[in-house]
Amino acid sequence: MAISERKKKILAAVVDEYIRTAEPVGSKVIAQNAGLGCSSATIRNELAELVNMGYLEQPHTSAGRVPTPMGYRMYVNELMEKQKLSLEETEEINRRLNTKLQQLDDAISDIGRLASQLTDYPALALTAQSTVTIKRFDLIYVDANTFIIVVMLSNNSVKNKLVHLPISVDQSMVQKLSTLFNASFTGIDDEQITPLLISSTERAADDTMGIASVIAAFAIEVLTEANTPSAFITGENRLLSQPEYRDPDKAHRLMSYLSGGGHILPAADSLDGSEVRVFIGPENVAEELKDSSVVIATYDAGDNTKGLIGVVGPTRMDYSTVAAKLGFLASQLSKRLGGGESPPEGLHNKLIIKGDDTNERR
Amino acid sequence: MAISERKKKILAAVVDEYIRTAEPVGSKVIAQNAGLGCSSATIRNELAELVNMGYLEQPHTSAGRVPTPMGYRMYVNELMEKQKLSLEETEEINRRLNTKLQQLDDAISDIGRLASQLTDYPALALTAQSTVTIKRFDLIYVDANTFIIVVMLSNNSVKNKLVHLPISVDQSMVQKLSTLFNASFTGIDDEQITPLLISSTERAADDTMGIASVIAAFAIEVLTEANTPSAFITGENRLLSQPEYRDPDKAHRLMSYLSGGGHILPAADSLDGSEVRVFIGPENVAEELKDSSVVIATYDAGDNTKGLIGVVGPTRMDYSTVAAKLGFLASQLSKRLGGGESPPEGLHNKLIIKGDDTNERR
DNA sequence: GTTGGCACTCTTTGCTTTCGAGTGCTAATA
DNA sequence: TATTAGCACTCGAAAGCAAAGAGTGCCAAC
Repeated sequence: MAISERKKKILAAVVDEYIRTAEPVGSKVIAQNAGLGCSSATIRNELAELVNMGYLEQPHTSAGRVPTPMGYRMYVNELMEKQKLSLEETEEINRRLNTKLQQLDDAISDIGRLASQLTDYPALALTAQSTVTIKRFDLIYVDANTFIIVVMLSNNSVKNKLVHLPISVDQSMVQKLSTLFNASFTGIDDEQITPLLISSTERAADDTMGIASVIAAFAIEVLTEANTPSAFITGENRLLSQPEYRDPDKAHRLMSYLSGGGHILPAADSLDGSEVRVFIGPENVAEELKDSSVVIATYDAGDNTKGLIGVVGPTRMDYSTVAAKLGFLASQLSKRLGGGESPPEGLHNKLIIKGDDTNERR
Repeated sequence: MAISERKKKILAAVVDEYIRTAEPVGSKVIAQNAGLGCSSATIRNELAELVNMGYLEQPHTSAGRVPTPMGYRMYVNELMEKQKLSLEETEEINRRLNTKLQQLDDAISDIGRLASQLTDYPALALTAQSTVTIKRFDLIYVDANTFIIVVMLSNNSVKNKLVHLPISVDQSMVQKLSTLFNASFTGIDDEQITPLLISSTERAADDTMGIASVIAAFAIEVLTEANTPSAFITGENRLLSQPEYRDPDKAHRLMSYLSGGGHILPAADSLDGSEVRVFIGPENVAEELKDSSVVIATYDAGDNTKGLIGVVGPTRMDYSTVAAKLGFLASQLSKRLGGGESPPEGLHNKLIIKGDDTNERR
């Protein structure tokens, strides 16, 4: 059975109203607000059919209607008006992105925080699996017992480590190792760092003290970390302001799940399109999210790396606003991070700095 | 009026029981459990006096007794038996510290996470203001438009930044700047990096393109960040499992306050003694904490840097266990970070690595 | 197809009653 | 003098109940 235009309008009105008030919506308010010239009795007939069709449901026989996940799905796909952000809003986001990105290159946790603040829902930020390689290797000799490893990755982030040795190493050895590593450890991924490669490097450097293996271990660590999806959740506490999580047990369950980290990754395997995606209630694979909704947007962080930002909330989520904000945020991130060569806005009056003094955590 | 031995025992029994059950404690259970051979009527008389003295209170005329903050204070100061951690517990903590510290040098957020997991309360971790200076400066030439700044700090952490220039710089210039900065920007704090110093460095390097000021800006940024107290909160959601935060509004208020970050810093100005400190309910300066308790322990992170770990919970907190765990955790951290030269346990069979590939976030 | 009207349903709210845990007090006891 | 048994009393929590109200479903009329 096809859904008539009027039914669509009514359904949209129900969803809008329910999103606003969190109360089951009665026929009367729709008759008044939706502005289609018919009485509440007519609306009642239509509502009854919408219930039959599975778009709405009643908490109990004599209450207003509440959208089902299927109703929300219809709303998201066809009915909701695509929100346009106001100029102030886009400027606000850009302004805050500037201050963030100026300092941090891959500050995904800060991006999550921003998303959470913008939408007032808990937000998650994660990076997808990617194939980062080492672009450049440097060892800095500090003193006879100390040197610094500096590794520049293909995604232009730089990692370092201070190594303190219980033995003495002279500067020429450090120099030699630096050259050797730069020659044989660049452009490869972590799987290609084999014991064989390490031992041959050791031999080439006359390294009898296992220094090369320490450096190699760091290389593996850095590559593994850069290639491992990492997830952050921020603003879990915002859940508590939503009436559907007034039950502390329910809230606790979901929050524990969220702080657990990357469990949402199952949703991330389909990180392709750049549009905003919505997962409504039971559409989520994770059991804990079956009665919540997730909105995600992906961005291109350059060098084959995809990033994802998303927010979690009740199925009665303000999809329209959230989708608009996340979409804009993601597009801005793509523009700033993805292009690679194009300088981020707001910095062109100064030397361009692509900074990285921070590694994300797990 | 002095408090008799028996009153102390009774008070201790009330607090213990209340901590366990979260229910007002009646005279009967004390008579049975506390094991001092007297009847419930005697207990009742004593309880009435304890109420008069301010150690206990009654939610209503005909309910059991609940400790007042003053009662908890007495309990913490004199009555509670100092918990000794079991061997398994200390080993568990050490084991987890090993895996943390192996990877991260100043991973205060991970330490907070650990504290939260150990105690099952929200935890905060922060570093105090300290005076870190730059120990060493290196510039790595990457290509004509790119170089890396590597800064080693007096606390042995290393920070870096990739700088991408819209203009060409040749290797000798980078080299020259590196030497100059190493000579004049080390051993000073951020206040001493004056425009005068920058411009004189610029002149000395024949730098007409403002590269020196970019480098100096990074130096200031790094020093400022290293010297600024930073705070992390983890495990806020654990609040929700405590009955006193079943009211979502109350929980939300406290959690928002906590996620706000370093507001707890007022408590941190007294970072002196290394013992464990307890702030009970109204003893907290922050309004939002007036009916919660905070237990903190400080550790010495070396190079004049003090760190702090703490947990937040209801006044009905398991002070004994929490204090024991935090105290042990802090002492282990002091041992591992503070000594500076003494190698962390569990690594002595390998080359000693003092790693830092991560900067904490704000 | 639409609408007004009306009986019906089911939750919410407020009130009253009951129940029970725990107290405070008094008088008896060691 | 300190302790104890006993008992009346208090007060909150839980249960039961009635009234109110929102909203529906359906029917007859338009």
